[in-house]
Amino acid sequence: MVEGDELVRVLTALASPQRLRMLAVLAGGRRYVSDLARQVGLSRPLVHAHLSKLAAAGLVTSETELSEEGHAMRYVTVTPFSLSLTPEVVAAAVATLPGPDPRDANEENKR
Amino acid sequence: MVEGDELVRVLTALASPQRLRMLAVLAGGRRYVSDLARQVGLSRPLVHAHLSKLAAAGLVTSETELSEEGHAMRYVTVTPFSLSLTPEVVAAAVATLPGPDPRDANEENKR
DNA sequence: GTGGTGCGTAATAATTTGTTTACGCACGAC
DNA sequence: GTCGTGCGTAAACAAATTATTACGCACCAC
Repeated sequence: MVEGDELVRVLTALASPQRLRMLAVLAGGRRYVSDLARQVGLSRPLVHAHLSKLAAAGLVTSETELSEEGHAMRYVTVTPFSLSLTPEVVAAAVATLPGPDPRDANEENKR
Repeated sequence: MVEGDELVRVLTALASPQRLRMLAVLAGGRRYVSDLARQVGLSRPLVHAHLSKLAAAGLVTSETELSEEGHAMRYVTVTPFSLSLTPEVVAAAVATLPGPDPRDANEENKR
């Protein structure tokens, strides 16, 4: 079972066409940041910001390597994930969310 | 297979703790709008706005009924959904997204 | 009439997210 | 030295989302 805050993080990370595009590119194999930026047509700082969200959600990882030319290249890799969502899963995850508890309503409104 | 824009709509709708809470409440059975608002502790217009997003994503439906007291009651029901997400599913959905196509990078960057 | 319940919508404000520009570092090739 | 490649970050700005307040409609009970 997934924790509520983790679920929110993952869903939020995925709820962006730009980030989905980035994941799609990376699903075909790891890329270094500048290449990824060129691929998806975004500026480097923007890719940086998006990657930060994907990483925080655990959807990508990155490692820095030295290229033959002496460049510090930051390679980004998709972390394999499998997320199954149903209303029941949502309800269970929400139960672990910090914050306001649902208020008990009387049962007579339930039909 | 899910269409890209539909996926974005669903993920965006779910990427909100408030809306997840609403879904969790509704997963336990349908509620009318004011009751739902009280349950999640939000103002009615706000619930309205959130419901609009959930409905646009096909995650809830609503119907208006007349109560015994003559009130027009708007009942909201969760639409059963099952969403399975993996990097491959994302990539396939992204391929159907309108907008900038991924640019072909030469293969030499791929290691 | 007042007060309670329900409903939808508009306008406005506040907050969050997204994006660009700019700065500066590194290395190697010329 | 300049120019090309790579990198991270900050600041400023724009856009989008979220939330509140207000308005007005309906019905019923008293």
